[in-house]
Amino acid sequence: MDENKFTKLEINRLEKIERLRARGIEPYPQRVERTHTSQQAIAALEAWETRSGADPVQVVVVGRLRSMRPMGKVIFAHIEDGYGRIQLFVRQNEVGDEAMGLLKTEFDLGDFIEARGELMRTKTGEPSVKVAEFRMIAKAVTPLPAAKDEEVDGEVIRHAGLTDPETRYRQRYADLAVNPHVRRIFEVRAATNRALRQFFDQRGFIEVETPILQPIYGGAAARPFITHHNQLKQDLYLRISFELYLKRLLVGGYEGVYEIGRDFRNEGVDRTHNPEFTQIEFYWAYADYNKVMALTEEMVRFVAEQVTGSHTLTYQGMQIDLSKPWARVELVDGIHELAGIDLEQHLDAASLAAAMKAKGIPADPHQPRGKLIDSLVGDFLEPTFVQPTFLYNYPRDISPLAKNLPGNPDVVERFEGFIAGMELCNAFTELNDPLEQEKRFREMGRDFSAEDDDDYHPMDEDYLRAMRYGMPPNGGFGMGIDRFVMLLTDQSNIREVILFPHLRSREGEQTPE
RNA sequence: GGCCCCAUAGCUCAAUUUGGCAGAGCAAGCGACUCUUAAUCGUUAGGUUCCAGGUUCGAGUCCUGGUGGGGUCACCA
Repeated sequence: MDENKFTKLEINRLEKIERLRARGIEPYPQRVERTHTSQQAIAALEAWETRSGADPVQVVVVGRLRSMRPMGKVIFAHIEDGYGRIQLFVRQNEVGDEAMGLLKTEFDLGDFIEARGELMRTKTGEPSVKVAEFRMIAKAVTPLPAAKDEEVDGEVIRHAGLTDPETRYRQRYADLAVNPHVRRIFEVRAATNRALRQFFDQRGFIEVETPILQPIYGGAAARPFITHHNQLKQDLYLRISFELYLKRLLVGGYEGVYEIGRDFRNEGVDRTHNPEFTQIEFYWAYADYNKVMALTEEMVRFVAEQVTGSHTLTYQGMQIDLSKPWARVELVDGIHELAGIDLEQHLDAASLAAAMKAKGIPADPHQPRGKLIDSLVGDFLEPTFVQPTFLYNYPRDISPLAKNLPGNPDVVERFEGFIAGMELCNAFTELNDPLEQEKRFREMGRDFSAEDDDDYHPMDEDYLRAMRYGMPPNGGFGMGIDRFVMLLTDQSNIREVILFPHLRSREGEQTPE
């Protein structure tokens, strides 16, 4: 064994493993026989206490050693399992001199242990297992980074735990092992997915799975990751959205489809963007964006109530009320009011850029009008939408998959939902006219002529073919689940809600990504 | 990618105005203690100060480059 890669603390523990084996004790046994979780044991003790005269309850509990307080011939220890923690009360005259010696010399914080004994309360009233027998079930070689725990009013306070963000993300297993609040975030995340599925299943939507490896990517304006299939000798793209595949399914006859899954975008990484992120998209036949808005209000409130038990939440000090109908702001009005620019007076990019510059707002005149409007939304409107708000009726040129507002060729029936100044979702009345769709694609430069361009998007001929078979009118919706979970857990960094966020690889070190 | 900040023991952090013996708490080793709660007490050990150069009699500290992280801007239908 190459001991150079181990720290002195680890070598010390490796020696304990050798000493245990020398005594015929296997520190990594095959099987354990737990009778009670920590939670069940405490419940069993409480039940026993209501029955006078009954024999004490015998239990076998297992878990990770989280604290040890040796007091000579007695040791108090806490073990932690997936359901909580329970105290072990070990007395030398119960377990014997030899076992007591082993516990003191060969067991460390972080080891997994199995303990058999009867349930009791110590003098201070703490539920405990009076240990008759115990054994190592998995030795920890590397010490856990946390120092010590203090329990105050049932809350476990961790002193000087693991806080360095880089180590926490790279070694999430250690982060989870020592930081219960981190475990809690991912429980909330799981509950969010569960609630979303429940919400849509109850309404007759069918959950589907569509390709992640796609020969043609689309449905969003983002740069893709490229990969390659060796045998087919074919480049493939990791999807940037589910949209075009999900809408094909409406052509196939489903009235409501949804997918929860991963999207991949080859773009900048910051506190609200991870290269892979989780989305929910749904498409709803015979609905329009008004119906989607109503369903969104219902959905967000339902999920929040399921997950947090409340229809209000606090995000970075902001009180958010999800119980009322969301504010509705038409984009033109919002820009007029908050940026002081009347979009109807500036129907081309050059005019709008000039108006922005006149107001001292930096504007690149080469950008399309829609992008200029988008930047106005981001700078002037988005931060003000603290309470849930729908911003609706977007410029057509940045929304090639959305249907026009009747009578207005420049505006589409699209909305974005905002909470706490953060964009949460994006939805529209979906364009279902195949000839109009093809025209829009061509307007976006989606043909094979511009392959060198950053904005190059391949034309998806099969999607157009699907639409030509007849696509019912429908409303569609997409929401980043990571950002939604950030809201529900009051986290300001997306990495806090992704178990293994992407980090740059370190020199000479392989990360499991 | 630009700019700003950070990197010291297993963990959390110190180390005086450009510089003068690299320290503490917890964790670890040894010892005491049969109802503890961050148990307590005594004691011992623990360092490539992220990496590579440079300035200086002398660098954790100052300079240059790099690596990684955090923030911010750009990007982001």
